[in-house]
Amino acid sequence: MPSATVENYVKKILVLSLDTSEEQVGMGEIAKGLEVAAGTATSMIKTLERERLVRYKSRQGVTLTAKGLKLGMDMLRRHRLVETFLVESLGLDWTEVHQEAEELEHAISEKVLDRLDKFLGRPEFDPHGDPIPTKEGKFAERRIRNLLECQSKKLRTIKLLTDQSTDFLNFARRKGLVPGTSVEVTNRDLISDAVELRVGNKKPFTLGSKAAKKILVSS
Amino acid sequence: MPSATVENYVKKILVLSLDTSEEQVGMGEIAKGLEVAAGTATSMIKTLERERLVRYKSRQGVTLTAKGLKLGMDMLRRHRLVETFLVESLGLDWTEVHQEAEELEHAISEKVLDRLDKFLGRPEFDPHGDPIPTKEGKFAERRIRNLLECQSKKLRTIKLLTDQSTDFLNFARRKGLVPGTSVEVTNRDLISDAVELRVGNKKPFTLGSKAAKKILVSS
DNA sequence: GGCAAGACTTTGATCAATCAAAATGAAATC
DNA sequence: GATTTCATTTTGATTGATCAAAGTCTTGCC
Ligand SMILES: [Mn+2]
Ligand SMILES: [Mn+2]
Ligand SMILES: [Mn+2]
Ligand SMILES: [Mn+2]
Repeated sequence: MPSATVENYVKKILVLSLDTSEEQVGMGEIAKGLEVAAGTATSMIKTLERERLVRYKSRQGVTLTAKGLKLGMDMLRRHRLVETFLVESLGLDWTEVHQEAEELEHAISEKVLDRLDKFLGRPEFDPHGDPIPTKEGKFAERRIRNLLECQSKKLRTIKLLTDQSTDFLNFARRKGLVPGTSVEVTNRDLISDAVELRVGNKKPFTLGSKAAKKILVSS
Repeated sequence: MPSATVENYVKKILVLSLDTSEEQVGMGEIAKGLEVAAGTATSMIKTLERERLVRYKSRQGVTLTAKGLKLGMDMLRRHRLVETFLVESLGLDWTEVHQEAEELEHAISEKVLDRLDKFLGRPEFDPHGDPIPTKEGKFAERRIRNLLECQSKKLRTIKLLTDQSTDFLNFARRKGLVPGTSVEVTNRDLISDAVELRVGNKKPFTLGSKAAKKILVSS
């Protein structure tokens, strides 16, 4: 029964708090993330508070309640399962499914979602490498680090790209940096602000620290 | 860019005009069909007129323009393809997919719809036996008649149930009267207002004319 | 022809979501 | 401590969709 708008706000608050690993999410981030005017976010947050989905301290920020967290996780599950379906079953490109899922996530019933989950073989990760919460609202946390933090020269598997803009995803694909691929950090030079890495058997290339930080791998 | 509401109105006008085979659709039917107050329908129809989706003669009725017909056919395509997917791929029951499709039809992009169509093997009929319009907005018309009109004692195939309420669909299933099944009219007695029919090899049973009229078969 | 009934339209209001612009508060700078 | 700046909140307005209730046609009936 929450509106699509309410669902979008709660999901955004959840991903912002996961991304920044901070409890409180600022009004500015929310407004920016959802591309609405600042005042719109403030007024909507008050609505969420009335629904007991968030706690709100004026001029400080917003945190999800247990109820809000549950809804947020459910939305993440919807969104990521839908993305997985679009890529795995319908063959859409992983760079373009986000927008589609942004709409479909609100239109899909619990029942259809469960069937879809089963149909897809209960996947644990979406096409971008993000974990898909279970029906109970939990996801298995992984020991994961970004390419800049990798010390030893072992093979690692790309798990997640934190910048999911179409431009970055296309760049990543050109370089072969897609989730599931093995990479090795062949050189790491903090002074030059870059890492050198090899994807598969291809010749190594260098990535700036900004980009390297966006690519998460499992050890 | 039409809102879900606009899409629902246009679709309803189209199915009403197909069902009653009349050009003009009355305001009352629309309001009733969409479960809104009469005044709501009137005001919404004026919006559709402004968008050039319908022609509207006050106190007479509404007809779709070419633009409206195109949108209506597109919605029918969306709705019926989604229903087909839910039954064929996810294994939902054909008695329960209508509500699901009612939401999903508004959330699915042209691109995803095309992929879905391909994925399903370009089906021509939905689980209820209704024809699925092509991308070009046409459907193959069939020579089809209801069970009450059947004269000769030949085998016929059930194509469509015009009453798609859950109750009627459940009744139909109990009797084996599902699209694709063969039936034979074993006796027809207009005075007793009933037809006797046999489904497969089971013992014949009698159906009142009201119910018989709701079951369409191909000759 | 006149009138009652039913269908339809108009009116006035509400609710959710939004914006622009004005007001306010808190933090950082002087 | 006073001031400036920037984030946030408040205010006032708009838009789409809806309802209830009041007003107006049209039609068929006497
Ligand atoms: Mn969304
Ligand atoms: Mn994703
Ligand atoms: Mn619908
Ligand atoms: Mn159907």
